[in-house]
Amino acid sequence: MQKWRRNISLVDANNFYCRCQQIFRPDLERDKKVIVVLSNNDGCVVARSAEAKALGIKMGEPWFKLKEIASKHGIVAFSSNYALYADMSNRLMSILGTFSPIQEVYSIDECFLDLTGFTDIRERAYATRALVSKWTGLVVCVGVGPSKTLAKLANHVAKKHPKSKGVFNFNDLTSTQESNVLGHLEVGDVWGIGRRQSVKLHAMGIETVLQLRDADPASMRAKFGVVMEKTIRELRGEECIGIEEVVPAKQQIVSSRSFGNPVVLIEDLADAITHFVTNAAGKLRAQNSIAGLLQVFIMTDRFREDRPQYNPTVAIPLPVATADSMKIAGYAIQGLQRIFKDGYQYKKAGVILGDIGPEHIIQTDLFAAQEDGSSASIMATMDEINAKYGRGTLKLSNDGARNAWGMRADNKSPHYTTNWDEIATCK
DNA sequence: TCTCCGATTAGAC
DNA sequence: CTAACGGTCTAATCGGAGA
Repeated sequence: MQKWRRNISLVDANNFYCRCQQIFRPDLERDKKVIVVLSNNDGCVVARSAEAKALGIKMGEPWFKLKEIASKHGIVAFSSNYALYADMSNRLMSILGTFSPIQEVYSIDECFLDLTGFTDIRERAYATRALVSKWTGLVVCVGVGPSKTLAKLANHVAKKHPKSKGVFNFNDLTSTQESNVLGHLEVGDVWGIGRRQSVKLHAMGIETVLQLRDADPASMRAKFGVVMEKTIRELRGEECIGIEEVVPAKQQIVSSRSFGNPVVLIEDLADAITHFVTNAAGKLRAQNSIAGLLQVFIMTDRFREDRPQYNPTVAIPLPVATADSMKIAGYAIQGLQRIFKDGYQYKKAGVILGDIGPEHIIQTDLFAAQEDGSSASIMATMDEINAKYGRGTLKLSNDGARNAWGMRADNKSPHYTTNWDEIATCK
């Protein structure tokens, strides 16, 4: 009897951020311009067009180091425009969701689709590509295999080899063909094998994915931990990592940012911290949770070794778990006052909400006086108004008022798809 | 010695 | 023009403190 093989597919958009920019600037595509998208503060390269990759521009390269090559090759650099990418992502995901009843959105530009039970895998994969391209202009590649790890790897093959025409399926191969393919892939190409593990694996003579697949899971587990064992089993076609259709509630929510310019005043830090709290608590409310722990941190510039460094953190247990921006902001400012020291140039700050649980279980403080000044309804109203009229329409008075710490974004594109006023700028 | 906890590490995008 | 190196998140693991 034939063993039941699952058909897990991983659909991933090519050069997603760059493509989002390119779609609204056909002139750039026509002129074959080299495009890169920069991280917050225009810090480093986080996405590259095919032309940029061909030029040898590396992922994560600091932008200032590329300025010379950039002007030589007429590179077009965009500041990141997350509103645009998130909107394009939503369109992409809803299209992809029509191809399978089981979808896990894994990141902004990729998702797993369980195609087990369908008999026309190839046709579905090509139809997916065609429809996405027609309706959004995005280009996706499809990888299929019996496990998520092999689906990811298949996607890697599909992207790398033009011969595959954007679709690669391990389940279409004989075992000899499969071994042949795996023998030509680097261990570092495997999902879950990063730089460190690659070095360790190479040291023991394991260089190809085939060698890793055929290594002994038990002894590999002893040397590398459980994750490695799962990876090896998945490479053998055993499903160890399940598809997660519902996004689990976050256990920790971080909001932090590097500043466009160094900040020295506590007032400006307080302003930034209030902004971060608003952001983090908003996410907390969006998943119907409350937090019991708040951490506040401020940092100097770690790349400036000539300047004094100071990176304090303070953890503040909240007496009553809450999702109330105003209450949390109050504690956060107290925390800031505790750790702040004059005479440093701060380059980054942030808040972390932890000890997160569902909002209906509220562990109240036995010894605190019963205060009923809950501003929960104010928060709900604020969230509603901000959802309707745009983020930041209503905010806490301190939040962003001084704007001494704002991010640099010199090359931001219009919000083509999310702001009526900016649609006309589409060429 | 065991367990719990926070801190650190490694990986992903 | 200066100067300039991201932000979030999870799971596993480590190491110290207390039971």
